[in-house]
Amino acid sequence: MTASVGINKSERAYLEIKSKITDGSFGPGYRLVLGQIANELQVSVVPVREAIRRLEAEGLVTFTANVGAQVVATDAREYQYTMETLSLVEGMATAMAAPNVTPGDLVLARSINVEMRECLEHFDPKRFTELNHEFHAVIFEHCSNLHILDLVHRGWNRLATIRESTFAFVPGRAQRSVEEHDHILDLIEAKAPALEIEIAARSHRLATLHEYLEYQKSQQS
Amino acid sequence: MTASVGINKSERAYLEIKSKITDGSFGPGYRLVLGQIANELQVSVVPVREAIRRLEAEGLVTFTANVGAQVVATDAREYQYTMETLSLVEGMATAMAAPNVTPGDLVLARSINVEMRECLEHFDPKRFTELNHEFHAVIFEHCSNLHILDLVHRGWNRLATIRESTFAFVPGRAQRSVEEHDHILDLIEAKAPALEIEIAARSHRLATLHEYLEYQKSQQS
DNA sequence: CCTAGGTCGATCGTATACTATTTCAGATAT
DNA sequence: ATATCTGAAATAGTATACGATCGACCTAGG
Repeated sequence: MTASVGINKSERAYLEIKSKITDGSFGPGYRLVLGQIANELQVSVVPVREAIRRLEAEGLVTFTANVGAQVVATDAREYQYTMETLSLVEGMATAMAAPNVTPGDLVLARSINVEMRECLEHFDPKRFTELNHEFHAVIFEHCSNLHILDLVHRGWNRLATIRESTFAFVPGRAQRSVEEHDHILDLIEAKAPALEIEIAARSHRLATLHEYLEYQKSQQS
Repeated sequence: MTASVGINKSERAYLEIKSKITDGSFGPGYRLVLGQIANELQVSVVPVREAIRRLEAEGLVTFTANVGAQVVATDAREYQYTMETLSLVEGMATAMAAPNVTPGDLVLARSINVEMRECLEHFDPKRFTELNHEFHAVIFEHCSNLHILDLVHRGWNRLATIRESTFAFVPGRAQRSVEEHDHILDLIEAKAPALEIEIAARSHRLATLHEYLEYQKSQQS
């Protein structure tokens, strides 16, 4: 009853492994061996196994029967799938949330966006990414459909595991991003039609993807 | 190497429990007790536990720490969430699939739709539901984004567990449904813009939901 | 009569031990 | 030289056993 702030060992294992994936300790393709991880975490294999199956369900690792799990390979195609999916669900979540967004939320969102602009000047990409998540969360957390909201969370979750490793910045994208944020807030404030808000939020995310793909292509040639 | 066509016990338990949920043996709210199910399936609790956690990840059961799992309560709200989510992902999947749909697929889809019309005359709702799934699958299976396709499968999956139990037919809906099917096929054949196809497919599903909600309201008063 | 606290049974959570499967190295045959 | 077989090591899969936790009931005190 002292140190064990956590809940149960399965949960702890889950969080532990997940953070090792997101921070890059377990890179793409890394093989997750039950016994090995169990030793590191000082628990038996049973909770570890459960944690890994959970990560599988979330798409962070792939699992093969009688062989084991490995961290999902985050190639460009995976990145594209994830961004497209997130654009879809986040767009809808934003649109569904719009009627429930309070004036206070809008003020908060705008202030976050101001801080993001400051990050651009100081060139603080890590903080920028955090704020970006906060910004969108302020809005989409009001989404009334809990299933869709869950999918949004999973999308961000997955993105966090990918971004750190491979997918860096596209020059100028951040600047345009904050401008699009303001536009989305304007639409919400003006109580624009749901579909218009949805398309705006969707395009906002897809723009990041497309600019990334363009940039990659230009670098290759 | 004889009878055990299945893979491993965990997988068998998963399929077994899932089918019992979908066919109604384990109705909404039914409490899934590890030991009890383990006995029925003649396995130990470990694979059963894993199977249940998997079902939890798919949203078919809810799980509470140290208490256990129970079949998710499929109230009207859940139904609405599921249908809205499916309308979203299926709409996009249909639009993304459209360019990859071959003339042969269109012929097949139209023939399925013809058979659905026949079901209307003979009043064969079970077969109608099957064909409905087939119809949509012929199209959305060509969706190039595997994440979105996976979400579509999960949505249908979930719907299967709900529909059987509570949510019956709305008079006249089936008739309109097959007409909308033809419209969607027309759009695909005419190579309509992706957004147009998406909205059509989305509306098609949402119409089922809205007519259901209307019908419920009218029955109450 | 109502509430606080304690006991007990049911069930979950996890460790340990054993079994099944896969994989790879090395040997043998073609 | 290549292919196939054989066996051992590594690791996943499962069973059993025990400890931990929760919820219901029951008792004591107000």
